Amino acid sequence: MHALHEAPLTRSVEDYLKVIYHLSSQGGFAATSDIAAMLDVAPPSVSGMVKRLSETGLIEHVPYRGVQLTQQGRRAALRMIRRHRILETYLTQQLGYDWGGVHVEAERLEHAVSDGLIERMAGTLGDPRYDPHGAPIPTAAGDIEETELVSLAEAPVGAELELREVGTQDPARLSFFAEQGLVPGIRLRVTDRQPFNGPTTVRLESDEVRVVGRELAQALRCLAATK
Amino acid sequence: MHALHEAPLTRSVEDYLKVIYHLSSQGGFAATSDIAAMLDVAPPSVSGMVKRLSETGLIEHVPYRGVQLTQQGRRAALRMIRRHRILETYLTQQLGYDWGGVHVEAERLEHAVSDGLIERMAGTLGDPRYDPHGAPIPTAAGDIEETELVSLAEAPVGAELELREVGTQDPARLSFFAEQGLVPGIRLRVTDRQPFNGPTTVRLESDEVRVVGRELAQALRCLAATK
DNA sequence: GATAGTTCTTAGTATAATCTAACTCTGGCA
DNA sequence: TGCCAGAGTTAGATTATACTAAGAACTATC
Repeated sequence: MHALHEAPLTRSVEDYLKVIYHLSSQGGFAATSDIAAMLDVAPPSVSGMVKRLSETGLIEHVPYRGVQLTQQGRRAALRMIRRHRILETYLTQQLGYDWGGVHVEAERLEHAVSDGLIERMAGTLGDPRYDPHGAPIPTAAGDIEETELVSLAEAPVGAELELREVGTQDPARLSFFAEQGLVPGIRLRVTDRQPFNGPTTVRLESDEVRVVGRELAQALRCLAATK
Repeated sequence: MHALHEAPLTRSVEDYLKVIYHLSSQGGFAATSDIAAMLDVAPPSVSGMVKRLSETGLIEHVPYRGVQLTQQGRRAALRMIRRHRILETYLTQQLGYDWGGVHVEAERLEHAVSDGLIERMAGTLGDPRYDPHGAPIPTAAGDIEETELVSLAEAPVGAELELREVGTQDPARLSFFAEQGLVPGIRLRVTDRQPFNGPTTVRLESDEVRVVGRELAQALRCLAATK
């Protein structure tokens, strides 16, 4: 099934696969310009890399349409995402990193650590299933939990929700969420939403009330609360 | 004193500086072919890199003689050595790495970790002064302890010694030393040495006797034992 | 102190990744 | 339904690092 000698991927290739995974995870194609924006490179650099990646069989490229991961590319991308999320969890729990700073450090390390070290870290942590932001950690075998989540910006007024995942990496937003007590695991009820893309109001279990603007509410991904 | 924008060094440059430090630490010049051998690259690659490094002011190059670090190069090299040794210590103490496997992992990580993470690790460990092999860890400020050590192969018969540092990175040798109880900190007495580069015999505090061949004895660096 | 051998350097090539400039699709709108 | 703006691609240059092949400079020996 596996190629006997899977050539080790370069850092750049690993980064491309990761962003292609994120951009195409909702089923579609990842566009050249979106990949370029996410990696902060010029579009022609993406075209060049895309050519090589499709020659190596990691992605499929439909010219002028976009790219998708092959099975092999998806496996490699999920391996990187596992590394990243294990690292974030380890740095947070064992080395006192906060919610905000951890992403950048994990980004630096994810290309360098060995699989062995990742599994040691995972073991130390008791094989965590979610990272500090609530995102699911793929297994070493390459499986990832896929749960249908609703963003707080879309949830109907009256809904009882569990906040599952905070979908941003921006340290400023993250520390704002932390201050507000909006962290994965909490329960909340949508009590109001202003029209015209206005803010959503929620009541926490503690009966505290939070008013969340649309942009931030979109980053808060929730599940219908279990009774 | 410092350049305002010290350009970040590439991985390769960091590796070159590290081996040049090791090769020239006994005061002399590092030879092109020795650098090439340590980095497992061809000699012309070294000549090329040496040219660039001396243009950037990290080393001084005397053609056909060799290279030495400048103050700036030495600072950068010691920073890498600190990272490496902190990583080895952390991986050993916190993640269950053994004496043998730790070097390779530290080598991968030393280029990727941030200074902040290194200092967090150092803090967690209580600012260790020696790595698991007994080598001194440079301070964050760039100072390194320099102790005159004698290799076991040179120590006179009758000497009372403290084993301070095990100077090899080869996992097989390291695990052999570990089996023999020849680890930093132990005391021993040289009881015999065979002529013609023959083995050295030592008696440990436990009264156990070890016979160490010349090659291995050279890697065991000792201090005259304090009473 | 000439020469043989080793060591070092120069020259020229290759690969991965990037860029800018210029050209070519594609799809929406007048 | 044809055109044009924006998105995508190709072309060509640049940088870092490596390689092989070939020439230059020390050094050790006779």
